[in-house]
Amino acid sequence: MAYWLIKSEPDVWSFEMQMKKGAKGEPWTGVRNFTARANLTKMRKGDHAFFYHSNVGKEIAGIAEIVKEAYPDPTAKKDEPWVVVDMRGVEALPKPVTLEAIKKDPKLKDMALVKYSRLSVQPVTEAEWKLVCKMGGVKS
DNA sequence: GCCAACGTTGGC
DNA sequence: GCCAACGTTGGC
Repeated sequence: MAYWLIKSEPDVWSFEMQMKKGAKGEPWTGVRNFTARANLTKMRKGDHAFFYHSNVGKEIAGIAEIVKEAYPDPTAKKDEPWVVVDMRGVEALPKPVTLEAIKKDPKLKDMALVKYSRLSVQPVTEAEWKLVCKMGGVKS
């Protein structure tokens, strides 16, 4: 299983809204960046992703799961190459992990979230995943 | 609201 | 194919 991190402004699409969509999930639309798109296409059904709230909150709010692999983005214009995956909310972190906390931890300073702060779909290593889960009060 | 970082576009 | 200009993102 691979791990990812996806970013959303909670004013536009929050983790709470994601959870309300239930098990069927919801297309993750609006990615308009080639690096992010490349990551989207690498996602496999069952992979997990951190749901990060950018701008407002600046924290990892929960965990999502890919329920459908990449297919053409229905919100893209004709002939544009963008794709989406379907994502469902799995669980909220009992203790959301803030960007500040991630920056403070030397083991997390290489996270893409810190180094490539503008990338909206990023890979997460297994070590990073486990540590952030621990910090967030998630057991697994 | 500012600004740094960085991706994209377009002129040459 | 380089690079300047421009637009967007996102932290502060």
